[in-house]
Amino acid sequence: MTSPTRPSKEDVLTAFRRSALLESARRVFGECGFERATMERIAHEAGVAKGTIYLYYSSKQRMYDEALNEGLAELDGMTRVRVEQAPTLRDAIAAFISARTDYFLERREFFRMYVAAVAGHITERHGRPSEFRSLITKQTRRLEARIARGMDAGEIRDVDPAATARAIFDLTRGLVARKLFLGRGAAETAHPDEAEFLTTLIWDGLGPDRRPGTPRTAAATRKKTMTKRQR
Amino acid sequence: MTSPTRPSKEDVLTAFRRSALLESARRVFGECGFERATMERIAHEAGVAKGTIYLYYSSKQRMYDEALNEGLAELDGMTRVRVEQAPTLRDAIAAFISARTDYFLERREFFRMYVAAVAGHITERHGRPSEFRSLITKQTRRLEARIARGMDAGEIRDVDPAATARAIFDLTRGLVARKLFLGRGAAETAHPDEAEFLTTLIWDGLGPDRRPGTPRTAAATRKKTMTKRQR
Amino acid sequence: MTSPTRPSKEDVLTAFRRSALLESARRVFGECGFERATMERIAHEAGVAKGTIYLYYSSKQRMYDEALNEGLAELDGMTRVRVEQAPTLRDAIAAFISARTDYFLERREFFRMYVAAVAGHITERHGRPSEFRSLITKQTRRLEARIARGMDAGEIRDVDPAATARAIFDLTRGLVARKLFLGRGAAETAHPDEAEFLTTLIWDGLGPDRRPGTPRTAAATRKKTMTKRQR
Amino acid sequence: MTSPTRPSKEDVLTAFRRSALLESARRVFGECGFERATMERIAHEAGVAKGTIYLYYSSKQRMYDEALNEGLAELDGMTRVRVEQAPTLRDAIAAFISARTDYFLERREFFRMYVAAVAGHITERHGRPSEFRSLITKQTRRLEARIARGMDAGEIRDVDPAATARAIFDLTRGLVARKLFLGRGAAETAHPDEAEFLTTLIWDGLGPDRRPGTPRTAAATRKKTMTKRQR
DNA sequence: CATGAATGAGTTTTCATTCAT
DNA sequence: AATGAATGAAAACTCATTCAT
Repeated sequence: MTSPTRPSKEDVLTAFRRSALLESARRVFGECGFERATMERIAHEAGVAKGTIYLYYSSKQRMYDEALNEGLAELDGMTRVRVEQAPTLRDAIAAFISARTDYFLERREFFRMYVAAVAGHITERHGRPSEFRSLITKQTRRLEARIARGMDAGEIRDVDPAATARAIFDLTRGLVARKLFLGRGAAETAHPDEAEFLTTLIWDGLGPDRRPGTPRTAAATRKKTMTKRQR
Repeated sequence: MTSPTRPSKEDVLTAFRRSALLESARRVFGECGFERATMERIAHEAGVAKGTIYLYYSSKQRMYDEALNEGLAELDGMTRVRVEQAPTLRDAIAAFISARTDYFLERREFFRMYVAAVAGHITERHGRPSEFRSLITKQTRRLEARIARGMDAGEIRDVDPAATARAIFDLTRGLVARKLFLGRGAAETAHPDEAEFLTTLIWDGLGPDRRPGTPRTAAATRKKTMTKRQR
Repeated sequence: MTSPTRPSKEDVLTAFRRSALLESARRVFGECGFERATMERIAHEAGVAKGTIYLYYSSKQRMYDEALNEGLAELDGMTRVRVEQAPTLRDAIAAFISARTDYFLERREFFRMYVAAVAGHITERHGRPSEFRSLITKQTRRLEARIARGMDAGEIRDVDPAATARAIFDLTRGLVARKLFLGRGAAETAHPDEAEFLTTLIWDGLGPDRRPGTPRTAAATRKKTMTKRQR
Repeated sequence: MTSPTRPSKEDVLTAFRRSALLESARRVFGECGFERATMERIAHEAGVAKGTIYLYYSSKQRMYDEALNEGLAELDGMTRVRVEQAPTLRDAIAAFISARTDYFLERREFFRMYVAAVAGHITERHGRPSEFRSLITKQTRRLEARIARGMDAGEIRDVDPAATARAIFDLTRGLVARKLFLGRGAAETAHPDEAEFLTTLIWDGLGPDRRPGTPRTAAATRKKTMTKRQR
C-alpha cells in the first residue's frame, strides 16, 4: 500500500525548502515586479542566505517562472473543480467567477505577478511562446466546454463558446483587479455582490435573441413588445 | 482674442522636444517595461543625446509618469468624444469599445505600458496614490454617466451604472489584450467582430429582468414560458 | 599634406584612454593573473572609476585579450626589426634573443601574462584556437626564414629551420623567465652574459657535422681529430 | 629494522585517500587552473563529498601546493634515475630530455599546472618564496653536476654547467609545451625526433671552441678554412 | 569519519544621473 | 541648450569553507 520508494527525509526537506522559497518569491515578485525584486530580499524573507536560493533554483528567472507556473496551475485546478461541480451552466459561470476571485483575493501578490506576466507577454517576441501562453489559454478551456454543452442543451442561445468564456474571464479579471486596486474603502471598489451582478449580466446576455428595436425594460416590454416576443 | 503672451519660438521648440521624447519613451517603455528601458535608448530613438533628456525631464520615473498620463488623457479624450457622439446608448457602448480598441491597436506599446502600470499599482503602497488612480477611474466616468441617462430614459433596465461601465471597460481591455497577444494568426485570437459580439452580449444582458428559472432559448420560450413572461 | 580626416580631439582622447587602460590592465593581469585581477583595481590604477572601463572594453575577457594581443604584436614587431637589421645569421640569432629579452625585462608583468596565456592554451579545447595560436607561431616565423636563408648561403649546416627557430625561442623564453624569476640576487639568476653564452651554444651547435665519437674538447681536437675534420 | 610504529590500517586508508584526492586535484587544476577549479569537482572526481576534502587538506591552496610539489618531486625523481643511469654525458642529456618529455606527455594536466605555477611565481612577491623555488632549481641540479663531471673529464669544452643545464631544461620545456600545444596534427607540432635534434644541437654546441670567422659548413670548411683550423 | 546543506564575501556588469565643455 | 564621458551604487551569481547530522 505504500509507494515503492517512500520519500526520504531529504526529499521532504527539499520540497519544503523549495515551497518556502517559492512562497517568498511570489510575495516579493508580486510586490516589486521581476526587476525590482532582489534575490537578497527573497532569501531574507524566506529566512535563508542569498546563496541558498541557488541550491534550489538556478536563476532568478527560473524561480520566477516556477512561481508563476505553479500558481497558474493551482488556480487552474481550483477553477476546474468548482466549475465541474456546478449543476447548471449559470452555476458554472458563477463558480468560475467566484473561484478565481477567491483565489486571487487570498493571494494578491500572485495576482500582480500574473497580471505583470501577461503584460510582459503582450508585445514581446522573446523565445518561449507556447509554455506560458498555453497556460493562459487553458484557463478558459473548461468553461468554454461547459458553455458549449449548455448551448447544445438549450440552456442558452447560440453563441461562440470561446468568445463567451473569454468575456467571463475578462470580467472576472477586472473584478479582481478592482477589488485589489487601491485596497478597500476606495469609492470605486466594487460593491460586495458585483460578482452576482456580473453573473446576471452575462446570463441575461446569453438569453434568447432579442431583435433590434425590441424594447429593453420590463415596463416597455409589457406595454409594447409582448406580441413580438411571443412569436 | 490672442493669448496674452504668444508662445515664443523657444516654447514651441521645447514643446516639440518634449513631445518627441515622450513618443520615444512610450515606444521604449512599452517594448521593454520600465526597468529594462534605458535612457540611452530613449534618447537615441528620439535623436538626442542622453544628457538632453534631463533638460526636459528630471528623472526616468517622471518621464514614465508623464508618458503614461499623457497617453491616458489622450485615450480618455478620444473615448469621450466618440461616446458623446453616439445617438443611442447601444451606440455609445459600441463606440466606447471601438474607440479604445482602435486607439490601442495603433499603439500597442502604449497598451503594454498601460497594462504594466495598472499591474504595478495593484498592491503597491508607494506614494502618489491619487494621480494615476484618478486617471484610471476617469476612464469609465463618461460611459457611466451615459448609462445612467439611458437607464433613466428606459433604454435599459435598472442596473448599477458604475458596475456596468466597469464591465464594459474590462471586456474591452480583454479584447484588446487578446488582439495584441501573440499577434495575429494565433488560434485564440478573437475573431474580427468580437467587438460586435461583446456589444450584443452586454446589450442583451442589460435588457428587461429575466427571473431565475426562465427558459433561455427562443424555442424554449416559445413552448414553456410564454405565460410567465407575460405576467 | 594633411591626412584627409585628421583625428579629432575625441579620437585622440579615446585612444589615450584605451592605451592607459590597457597599460593598467597589463600591470594588474600580469601581477595577479586573469582571475584574481579585479576590474576595480584595474580602474583604480588607471585613475578612473570602475564603470569607465566598460566604455572602452565590453568585458574583462575582451580587455585581457586586447592587452595580450597588443603586447604580442608589439613584441613581434620589435623582434622582426632587430632580426632583419642583423647582417649575419649569428647576429640575427643574437638580435632575436636580445630583442625579446629587452622587451620583456621592461615589461615583466606582460611576460607573466604571456606565459600564463600560453599555459592556459596548452590543454584547453575552448573556442578561438587560431587567433592566439597564430600569434604565437608567428613569433618564430621571421627567425625561421632567416635561418633558412643562412642555411642556403652555407652559413650553417643543414638543419630544420623551424625546429632551430623554436629552440632559440625556447632558450630565450627560459632566459627571460629566469631573469624575472624571484628578482635579482637569487643564486640561480643567470649571469649577465647568459645571452651571449646561448648565442654561442646555438651557433656552435649549428656548425658542421661532428660525427659521434668525435672528441669534444679543443685539446682533444688538436691532438686526435684534426685529420678527421679535414676530410 | 622495521619502523618503530608500523602503519596502522587507518594510516593506509588515509594515505590512499590523500593520494586519490591529489590525483583528482592534479587533473582538475591542470584542466581549469587554480581559480576555475572547484572543490566540488575535485571531490566529485575523487568520488567523495566536498566536505571530506577538508579532512585531508586544510584549504584549496594547500591542496594545490601539495599536488604540485608531489608531482615535481616525482618528476625530479624519475629524471634523476634516468640521468644517473646514462653512461656518457651525451646519453645523460638525451635521458634528461626524454625522461621529462615522457613524464609530461603522460600527464598533460600536470604540465599545465606546472607551467601555470611557474608563471605565477615569476613576478609575484607573495610569501612562501623558497619552497616552490627550490623545487624548481633542484630540477637541474643533477644534470648540472653531470655536466660538470663531463667537462672535467674532457667530454666537452669549458662551459658554465649551470647555464648549460638550464638551457637543456628550457629546450625540453619548450619541446613538451609544443607537443601538448594544439594537440597533434598541427603544422607547428614538433616532428617526432625533435628530441634527437635538440640533443645533437646541444651536443655540437658543447664541442671544442670555434673561433669567430670559422667557416660553418663542412663544405666551406673543406674549401676555405682548412688552414685556419689547423693553426 | 563522511556528508552536503548553508553561508556570505567578493566579482562582474549595468545604467541613471551628473557636469565640464 | 546640448552633449556624452565619467561615475558608482546596486544586483545576480559563484564557491571556498563550515558544521550539524
